[in-house]
Order: sequence, then structure tokens, then C-alpha cells
Amino acid sequence: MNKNRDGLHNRFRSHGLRITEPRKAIIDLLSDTKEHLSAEEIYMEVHKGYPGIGLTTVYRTLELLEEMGVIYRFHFGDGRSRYELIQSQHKPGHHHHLICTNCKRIIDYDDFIDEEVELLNKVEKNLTEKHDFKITGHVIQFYGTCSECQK
Amino acid sequence: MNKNRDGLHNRFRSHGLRITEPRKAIIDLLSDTKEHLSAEEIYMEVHKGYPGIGLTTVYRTLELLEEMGVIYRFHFGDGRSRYELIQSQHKPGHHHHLICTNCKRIIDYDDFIDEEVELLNKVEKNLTEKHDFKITGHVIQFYGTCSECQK
DNA sequence: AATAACAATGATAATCATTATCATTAAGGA
DNA sequence: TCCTTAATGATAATGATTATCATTGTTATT
Repeated sequence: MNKNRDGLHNRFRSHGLRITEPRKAIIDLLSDTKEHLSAEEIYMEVHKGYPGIGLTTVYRTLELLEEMGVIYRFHFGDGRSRYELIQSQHKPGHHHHLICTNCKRIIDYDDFIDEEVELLNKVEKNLTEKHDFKITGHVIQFYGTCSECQK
Repeated sequence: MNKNRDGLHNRFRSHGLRITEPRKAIIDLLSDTKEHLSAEEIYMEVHKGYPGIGLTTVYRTLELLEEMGVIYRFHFGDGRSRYELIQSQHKPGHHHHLICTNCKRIIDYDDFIDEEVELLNKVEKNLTEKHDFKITGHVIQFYGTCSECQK
């Protein structure tokens, strides 16, 4: 029924991990949203369908999924972590955001991706050599004021 | 004696703000370090010279300096805010970091800055038009493993 | 120099997100 | 179905940051 969820069954099983209702619910939710939800927001949303799921479990599941490399955890500066499912069709490790410093809205953008990727690869290669630093991912964030908040 | 501090006198005075020992100490410390210190670390360090300065004042001063645009506040994912004085000789709003996901070490890099700046200007212009988003700054962070942690 | 007006401070308590604890529950293979 | 053990949820604990408030220190004015 759900691609993201189904594809994880094997990875869970091979590590002795179990597929449970809370985990399914959280993966499905992250799979269906384009937003960068916080733990609290995920809890609230998941709670609608499964009132039994506690906040602790949400945190634990998110920690697990992050360790497994299934989701990314971001820090945008609003004091809470925010999460995003890594969609296989997207370039993993590439995260480009516009962040409104006023209303905290976060916009994903795909403009100039090609050129950016090209330059970034170059930079990555250079940094790897110069600093002996093994790069696994990057984040580019533009801060400013969104159209709404400019009024 | 200290360029960064002296240049701020006017900005303080023009807003009815006072230059006090704690503020001088904090600005001087940030001015002398290349690291991205946390509030706690700043407190500990400043405390050596001025044992009377409290943690609350450190937080308050950092908040003030951030609002004045004197320092930047970063969130690297280690659960605490980290601060950096905006050096006038550097391009303000440009922050390029290598972050070791293992030991949390943060390395500033200057490689490929020119090319990056060029592309970023292009991207910024494009994003401003497409999303009607007024960009004031950006952060580029590469995540990975530093040379020490690769062993 | 004295004083009024108020910015700044520091100790403390409060808040908010996240993590640890622990007894109970429930996956999933035998 | 039963058994082993991973997973859960309620609760308390933690750690960073912020709010409160009485006190202190500066500055402008007299």
C-alpha cells in the first residue's frame, strides 16, 4: 500500500527490529507530508488515528529512523528538531531551504539544482582533499523574508 | 585597543544602550576566538576574568548582540546555540562550515569561496524573483567525518 | 555633588524540548 | 499457542534557554 513503508520491512527485519503500529503510522505520515514536521507535530497528527501512541515513542522512533538513515533531522533555529523522510527519487544528502526568519515558514526549492550540484561536487572534492574530511551530505539554507511577511 | 569593540560604541550609544564590563568582556572574547562558542562556554571563559558575571547576563548580551546584527547565532545540531562575531572584513551573511557528525568539530572553510559566491548570487536572484523571497543571508554546511574520526 | 530616571545585573524560578527509567505489553518465530 | 525479547507508554529527570524581580550602576539634570 505504501512504498516507503514496504521497502523498509527488510531493513527492519534484518536488524531484529519489529514493524509496529506506531512505526508504521509515523513512516506513513512522513511519507505523505511535504512539510518538515517536529516531534510534537508528528505526535499530534499520529495521535488522531492512534490515540494510544505516546510522545516518547515518537521521539524513539524518530531517533531510530535517523540512525537507520531513513529520515533527516534538521535544525532551523526555532528550538526544535524537524524531520524529513528521505525520498529515494531525490538526491539523498541534498537539502535546499528558504527559511523565513519572521514566520519560520520553510520552503524547499529546486531552482538551479543542476548548477549547484555541479559546483557542490567540485567543492566537496576539494574539501575532501584539503581537509581530509569525508563528506556525507550538505545543507544550504537561505534566510530572509517570505512574500507574506514582506507586507 | 580592540577594533570590534570600539566600533560598537556609537551603535550602543545611539540606541540608549550602555557599554558595560560584561558586554565588553563578551565582545572581546568573541573577537579573539575563531571557534563557535556556546553560551555556556562563553560564560565559563568570561567568568575567569570577571567572576561576577552571571550566565543570565551572558544569554541576555548574546540576544542583544544578535538583534543588533553584531553576531550570528548558529544551530549545528548539538543542542545548543553557538555564536560568531561578524567580522567586518568578511562578507557578512556568508557562512561555510564543515561539521563532523562524530566529534561535532566545526571547521570554517574558505575554499572555492569566489565561485560559490558567484553561484549563490545567481541563485539568490533567481529565488528572489520566483518565490518573492527577500534573502538576507545563507548558511552552507557540509556534514561528514573529520580526519581524526576517520581513524 | 546630589538626585531622579532607568538600563543592566544576578539569583532564582519557570519553561520547553528531549532523554532516561522501568514496569507492562505485544511482535513474530518456534 | 507459547516464549523470548523488542517495543511501548507513563513518569520523572535533564539540559538549555527564558522570565521574574529586587538590587545595583550609569547617565543626564539640577
